[in-house]
Amino acid sequence: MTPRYEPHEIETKWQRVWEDEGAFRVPNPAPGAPTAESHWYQLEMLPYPSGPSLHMGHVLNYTMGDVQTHVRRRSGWHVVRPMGWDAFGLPAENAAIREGRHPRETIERNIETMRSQMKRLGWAIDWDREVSAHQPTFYRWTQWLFQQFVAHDLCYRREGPVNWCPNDQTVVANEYVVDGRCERCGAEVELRTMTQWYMRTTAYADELLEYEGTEWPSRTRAIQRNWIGRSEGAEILFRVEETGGDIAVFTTRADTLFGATFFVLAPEHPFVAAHASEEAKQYARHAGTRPVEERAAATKKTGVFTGLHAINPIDGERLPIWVADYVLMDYGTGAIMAVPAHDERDGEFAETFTLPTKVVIDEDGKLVNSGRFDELPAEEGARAIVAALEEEGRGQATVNYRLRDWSVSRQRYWGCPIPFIHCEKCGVVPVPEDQLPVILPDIEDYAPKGRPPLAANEEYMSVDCPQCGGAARRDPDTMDTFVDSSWYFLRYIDSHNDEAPFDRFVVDYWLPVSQYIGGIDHSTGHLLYSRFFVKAMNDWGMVGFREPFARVFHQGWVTLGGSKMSKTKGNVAGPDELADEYGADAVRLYILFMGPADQDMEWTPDGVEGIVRFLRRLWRVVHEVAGSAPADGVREGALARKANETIARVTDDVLRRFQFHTPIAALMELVNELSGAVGAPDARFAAETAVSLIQPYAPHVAEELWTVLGHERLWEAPWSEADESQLVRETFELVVQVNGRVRDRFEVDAGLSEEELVARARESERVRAYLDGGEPRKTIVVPKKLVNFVV
RNA sequence: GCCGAAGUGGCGGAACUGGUAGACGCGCCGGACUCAAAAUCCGGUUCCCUUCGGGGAGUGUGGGUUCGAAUCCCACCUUCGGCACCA
Repeated sequence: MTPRYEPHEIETKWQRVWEDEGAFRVPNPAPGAPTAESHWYQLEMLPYPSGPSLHMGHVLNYTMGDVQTHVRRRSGWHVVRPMGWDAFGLPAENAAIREGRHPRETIERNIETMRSQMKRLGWAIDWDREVSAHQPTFYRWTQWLFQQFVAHDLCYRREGPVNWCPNDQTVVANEYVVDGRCERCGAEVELRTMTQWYMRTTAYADELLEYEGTEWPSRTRAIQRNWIGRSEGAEILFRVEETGGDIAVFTTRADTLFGATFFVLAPEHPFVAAHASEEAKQYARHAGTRPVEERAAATKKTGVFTGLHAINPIDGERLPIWVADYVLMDYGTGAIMAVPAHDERDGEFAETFTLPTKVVIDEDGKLVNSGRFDELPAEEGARAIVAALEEEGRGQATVNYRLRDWSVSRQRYWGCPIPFIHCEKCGVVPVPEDQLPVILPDIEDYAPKGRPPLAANEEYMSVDCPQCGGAARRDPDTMDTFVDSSWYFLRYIDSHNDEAPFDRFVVDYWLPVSQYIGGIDHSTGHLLYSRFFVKAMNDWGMVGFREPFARVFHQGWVTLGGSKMSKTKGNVAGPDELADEYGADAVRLYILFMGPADQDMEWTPDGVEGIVRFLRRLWRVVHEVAGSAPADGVREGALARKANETIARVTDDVLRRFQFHTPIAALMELVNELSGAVGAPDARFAAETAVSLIQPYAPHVAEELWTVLGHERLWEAPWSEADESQLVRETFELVVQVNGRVRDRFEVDAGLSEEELVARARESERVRAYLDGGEPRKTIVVPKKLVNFVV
């Protein structure tokens, strides 16, 4: 008599066993010990505990990682699979403010909940390695690293224009401003000038375009490439006739230098305030304060003549210098040579202000009206012109980037304190290492108010200068939470180390991360920052690799009502209800069965019935097999072949193709076939195979059924291997085509030669009707598949 | 404008290197079991025509390559994503 399938009972039971056994605890190799060759670091982006619980997007993400983890472990890989919490940051802080509680309380409660949800879903996580960004044991090293970046001149303070979010009351990084709006809250950002800490990401601009030894999706690389915006060109010096000084321009079109008919400065260009006419200065002051968005949206070009002239270094032409807001100060040099004939914007400007136009490239792409450079193809011409300028010290080939340094100061409370002290005498001084971490104080009033909340806390702010001992002030800002997430994956590897952020030996053993799973929305932020961190650390000798993530996979969004689940929109569906009703195994299978994991999917629990039916059928069939099928383990026959085929498909899909929904379909086929032949001699083998292969997806029911079949400890049983000899078929279905159209199909012996296949094909009544008694012009034979007659 | 991804039944999707289009599941239809229902099981389900043997069309559109194209090539359409007065 088959007992009922009671998911909750068996799930609780096996979760306890795994916990007691420490089944998913994975120790590091001892220093100096010989290390396993095939190791695997499975990582999914760590969750923000800003919401009260996990949503189906998390479930998709972590279940994928879990399947990968189980299959690799059982295939003999040494697999580490940690978990932690991105606990600092705005969303967490804002959630706490909404609830009227201290962020720490809210966060720690949310972590509690999420951790228990994760355990309930049975994910094979090594909880011994758990870290959270808000724990002093973690942020001590975030601060230490921050100081290292400063020491290596990769982090610095300067005054500059920043994106200020008036709603969140803090600076926002360029990477997280979308269409002029704060990515977090949607408020329009303002430009402000402030003194801030910056990470010098631009120092690695070129190398960030390479992906040495990695397999990244082409779209992610494209997004980063666009963001970095590398463009090759030349810097050319123009002398100003009236002042005798030089102004540099950046151009990617040096070939059009002879076509320059005027010259334009950005309103913020220092030369304008220094030398331009009053009218031009007035325009510049006004134009410079217009919001960037408005400047970009303007339909008509505006500008004012400065009264000055620039001399074209190639031909001595005298060009009027204008100031106009279509030239941007923060790209290139903030000055351009205007070539109205070959640049759309310059053309528009010339038309608006009736300035001359000079064509210097003909229809064949060759230079004209360019003196001794005439006839040269454009590219060659550009090189020749730059070379000529270089000889005279008036120009040189350069590369320009759109990428800006990453601003990391935040005027908010809930983040990692910046470990620097401002002393009037000594300047900016690092907090001595033995005084780290600088503890984030518990304060009453942490609400955002335009100045950092910590600034009002005298006890925190007032400090002795570590150098001169005089009265000094702490830095009141906290770090962007993306500083935390730029290195958390290194800390997982050595999370209890209290002498260093991590030990190089173990980090070099596990990293780069073998497979990183997360949303594509972090392409220009987190993923770029992490690469920057690792490259820097490699340069300092802290790690032995230059890329953090060997392979990246982006899961699709799980949407509800057409948009990505989010707390602010209120369209969140979590796993709890479904797990209550059907169990964790059903939830895990269902989210992966919904479709290709890298495509967006609209959440609906409607199809879960199919998965539940499948699990019940598996349950029943395995019990029937255990009771009736011969126990001698025959591995030949139709069922055995199907089982072997399924092993091959599931393994290939998970390990090579990183595809998770098709293995479930393959397993359904196997179970469907098995359910019609539970008494067959090879039924036991097929049942064992099905249970073994379903284990990464549905570990609880698999473990239970494994004991029903008389075995133990499936989680550590070797992964099934397909018996190649059983994959060979004795017969196959021969497809016969005439002119590429299927006319007949029938079973034939797999051993038949090509000639025999053709002969059999020609015997077919249906085929003969189409051959019309004549000889085919041509006959194509595809072994093991088909015969095609061309008539 | 530049860069990237994608278009297949009522729905989610499968078909990996060109070789039987629609696996698997949902939904729907019919049947068995049942007093009834649930659960379970069996069968059907791309569209059109059919004398029920089968025939024709069909993977966004139009061309092309090929014995053979969802798959390769060209052009276009649509949707989504990134960059963008970036010189």
